Amino acid sequence: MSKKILLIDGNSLAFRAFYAMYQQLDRMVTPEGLHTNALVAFNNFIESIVLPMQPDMALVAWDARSGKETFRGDLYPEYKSGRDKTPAEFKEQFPYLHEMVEAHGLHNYEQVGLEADDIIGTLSRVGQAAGDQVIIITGDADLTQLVTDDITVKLTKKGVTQVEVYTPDFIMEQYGITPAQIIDKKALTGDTSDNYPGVTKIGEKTALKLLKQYHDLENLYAHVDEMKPSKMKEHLIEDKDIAFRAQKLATIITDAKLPIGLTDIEYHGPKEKGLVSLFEKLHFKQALNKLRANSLFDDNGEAAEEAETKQGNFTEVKELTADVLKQLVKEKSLAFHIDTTGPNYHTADMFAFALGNDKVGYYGSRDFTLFDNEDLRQIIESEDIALQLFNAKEHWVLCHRLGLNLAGADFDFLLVAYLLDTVGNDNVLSTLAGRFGRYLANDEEIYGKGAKFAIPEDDKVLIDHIGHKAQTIFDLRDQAFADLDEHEQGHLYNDIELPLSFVLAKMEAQGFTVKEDRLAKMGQEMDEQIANLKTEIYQMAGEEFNINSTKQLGTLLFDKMGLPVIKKTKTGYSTAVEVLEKLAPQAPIVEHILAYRQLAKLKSTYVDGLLAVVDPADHKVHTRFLQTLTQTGRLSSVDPNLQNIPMRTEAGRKIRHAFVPAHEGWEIFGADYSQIELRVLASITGDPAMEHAFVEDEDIHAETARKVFGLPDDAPVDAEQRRTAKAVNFGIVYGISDYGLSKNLNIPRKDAKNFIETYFKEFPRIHQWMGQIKEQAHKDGYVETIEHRRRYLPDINAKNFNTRSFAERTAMNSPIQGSAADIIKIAMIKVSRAIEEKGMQANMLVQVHDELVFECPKEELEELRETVTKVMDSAVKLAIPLKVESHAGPTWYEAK
DNA sequence: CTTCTCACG
DNA sequence: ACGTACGTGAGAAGG
Repeated sequence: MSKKILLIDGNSLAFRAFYAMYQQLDRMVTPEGLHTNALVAFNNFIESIVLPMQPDMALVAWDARSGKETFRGDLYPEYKSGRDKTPAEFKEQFPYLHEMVEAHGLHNYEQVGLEADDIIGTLSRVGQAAGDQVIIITGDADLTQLVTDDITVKLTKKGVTQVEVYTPDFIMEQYGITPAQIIDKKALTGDTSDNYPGVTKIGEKTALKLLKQYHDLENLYAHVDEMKPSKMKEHLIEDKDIAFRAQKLATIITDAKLPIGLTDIEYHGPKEKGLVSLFEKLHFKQALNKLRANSLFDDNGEAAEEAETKQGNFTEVKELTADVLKQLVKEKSLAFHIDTTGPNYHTADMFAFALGNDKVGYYGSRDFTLFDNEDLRQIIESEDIALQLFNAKEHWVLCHRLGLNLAGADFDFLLVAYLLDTVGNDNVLSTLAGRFGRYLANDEEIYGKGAKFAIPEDDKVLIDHIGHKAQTIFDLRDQAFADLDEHEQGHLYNDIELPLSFVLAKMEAQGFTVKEDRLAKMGQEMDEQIANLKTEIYQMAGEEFNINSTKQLGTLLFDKMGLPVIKKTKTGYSTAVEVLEKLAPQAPIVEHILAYRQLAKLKSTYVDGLLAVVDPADHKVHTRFLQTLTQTGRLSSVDPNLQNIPMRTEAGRKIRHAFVPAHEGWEIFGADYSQIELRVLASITGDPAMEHAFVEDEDIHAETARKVFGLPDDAPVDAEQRRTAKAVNFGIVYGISDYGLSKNLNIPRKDAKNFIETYFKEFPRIHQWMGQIKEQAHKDGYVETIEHRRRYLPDINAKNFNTRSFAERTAMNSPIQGSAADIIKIAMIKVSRAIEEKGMQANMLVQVHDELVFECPKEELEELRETVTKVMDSAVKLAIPLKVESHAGPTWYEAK
C-alpha cells in the first residue's frame, strides 16, 4: 500500500522560524537566558503543519554541523561563503531543535559530506521508487526541482505556518517550465544566497525565456552559435563554463549512499514525556497547558498516566443542596464562584455557581432559588466567613442583583494576579491559574464562544467545571498571598485595591442618570447638520463617496485633487486631523470634512452609542470600571466608557448636558486634582525648583516657560511661550524624547532638543531621577509606584533600539501615572467612608483618572464639597501639596 | 478581526 | 542610523 513520507528541510525551516519571530527575539527568553523564538515558531510549525498530516514516515534532514566539505565546496571554493555569521541567539537554540524533533516523534538525520537537500533528494527518490507519496517541506525554493507526480514540495510562504504547494502543474503554471528545468534556470542565473554566479546579466525573466525556447542548457549551448548577435549571446559564450559549474552546484543529489532507509524513519506519533520535559525546560507554558488539556482525553498508556495526575488536582464535585449548605455555613473560609453568559455582569444571565473548600469538598449548582436559602445568604453576607473569589467586584454586583450584600471577601485571585504582574493579564481564570502552574479547562472549551456559546446540559461537565474553578481559587490562595508579601504588596491589596473594588461595585450599580430625550434631540440636530455638510462636500468633490472611508477620502484628496501627502499609514494615505489641518488652507473642502468628522463621531459614539446602553428600567448607564487592565494602575471604563465623554470642544461638551442627577433637587458635583502628575513627579524627585512652584501655588506651565526661555522670575509669559512649556511638561511626564516633542510642537528637532536640555539644567533632580529610574528598570526588570504597584518591563534590555527606548520611556512614565492612580484610589476609599460615616446621601458616580463626579441633594452640596476637597487633599502625605478644584451644577456640563 | 480615527486623562 | 511621545475604548471600514 502507498505510504505517506514526510521529508523536512530542518535548516531552512529553522532559519525561517528564527527570522519569522525576530521581532520577538528579546522578549522570548527563558529565565536561564536561552532565546526561544525559533523554537516557538518551529514548534508551531510541527503542530500546525506536520501533525495534521499523519505521515507514515517522517524525517527532518539537517546540514552536517561539522564543516561544509561537500562536493560543492570542492567544485567552487566560494560556495555558500560570504554569508552573515549565524547569530549566537540562533545557534544556542539548535540542540533543542533536535530534541524537539525527537519529542514530536520525528527523526533527525544529518551526514557529513551531504547537505540537507541531498538527503531529502535521495530519500524522495527511494520513496517514489517504492510507490509511496512523498511530501517535502522546506523554505528553500531549490528543492522544487525534485517535484514529480509523486513528490510534492511545500514551500513556506510567510513565516513557517503558511505553505505554497508545488506540483508539476503548479510549476508549469507559475514559470512555464518543468521541475527538471529549474536546475538549468539556476545554472543561468546563479544563486546569490549560496554565493555562486551564473551567466552575466541573466536573471529569472531571461532564463525562463531561454529555457522555453531551447528547453535545456545542453541544447541551448548546442545552438548558441545560431543566435542573433547580442550582448546576451556574448555573455552566454563567455560564461559557458560558469553556467555548467552552476548547473552542477544547483543539482540536488538523488543517489547518495545513505546508511538509513525508509523503515528507519517510521512515525508513531509524539512522545508525551519527551514533550513535557522539553516544554518545561523551555518554559513553554501554553504548549504545556495544551498538552495537559489534550491528555485528559487521551487513552494511550503514557498519556493516560499523565492525565491521572493532572485530574488528581481536582476532587469530585457534588450537587449543592440545602443539607450541604447547613454544613458549609459552619466553615470559616469558602471559595465562591458564579458563572454568567457574558462579560457584562450588570445584564448577563447567571447560570451556575459553586462553593467549597479543601475540607468539605466542592459543590456546584444551577439552581439560583438556593439564594433564598438562609444558610447561603449567611455565607455570602457574613463578615465571619472568608470568601475566596475571582473578581470580587463582579461578584458583589451579581449578589446585589440577587438581593444580597457580599461581605467577608478575603482573596480576589484576579486582583492579586494583576498586582503581581500586569503583563499578559487576560482576566481569564484558567490562564491566570496557568501562571501559577495550575491547569484548568478554559471557559471556551466548555462553553464555546460567540454564536457557539452554550451552557452544557450534562451536569458532569457544567458542575464539574464550575466546581473546579472554586477549587482552583481556593488552592491558589496561599501561594498568591505569599507572592504578594514577597512583593511588599500586602498594603496595596488589603487597604487599597480590595476595598476599592467594592467602592467601584457600588458606583457601577448606582449608575449615572441620562436624559434620553435631551440626547435624542441633540442627535436630531446633529443629523441635520451632518446632512447639510454631506451635500456640500459631495458638491465640492463633484461626486458622492463615503466620507467615513479613509480609503475613499484618500483617493479623493490625494489622487483626484492632487493635494500633497503629509503622512502615510501602513495601508495608504493618512487622513488624520493633523494632516487635514495642514491641508485646510489649500482646499476649502477639507474644513467641511473636518466638521463632518467631528459631528459624525459625536453622533455615532456619544449620542447613538450612549442611548444604546441606557438601561430602560432606570434610565441610567451602568459602566464597568476595569480594575485589572491597565499597565499603570489606572482604571478603565467600558460599556459605556464614561472616561472619554467629550470636553475639549464646545460641540462635544454639550453631550454632558444629558448627564443629570437621579433625583429632583439634586446636583452634580465634580472635584479634580490640579496637575497631579507633575506634583507627583516633583514629590518623587524632590526637585527644589518645581517644589517651590507648587508650594507657592504658581502657574506651573508659566513657571516652566520662564525657566526654559531664560526669563527673570516675575517676567510675564506670553501665550505661545506657555503653550510650549506646557508641551514640555507633558513630554517630561511621558518620558521625553526630542522627536516626540518636535512632532507635538511642530518645531525642528534641534529646537526640541534645546528645550529639553535647558529643562534638565533648570530642574536637575528630575534629570537625575530619570536616569536613576531607567537604571533601576534595567537592573530589576520592573518599576514601582509610591504604593508598590509594580510594572514589569520585559523589553527594557532589548537589543532593538525602538523596543528598548519604548520600555525606557515607560519606566519613566509608569511610576508617575501609577502613583497618581494610587492617590486617587486612596481618596475614593476615604471619600466613600466619609460619606457613609456622616450619613450623607451623596453618591460617587464616576472616576476620570484625576477627577471624581458625584450627585447629591442641593442642601448637601457644601458639606460634600468640603468633605471631598479635604479628603482628596490629604489622601496621601507627599512633600508637595495636592490641590483640588471643584464645580457643581444641574448637569455634568457645569460640574467641570 | 484588524486598521484607522478620535474621544478622554 | 535608528524613528517613538504615556495610558485608555468605541465606531466604521474593509478584507
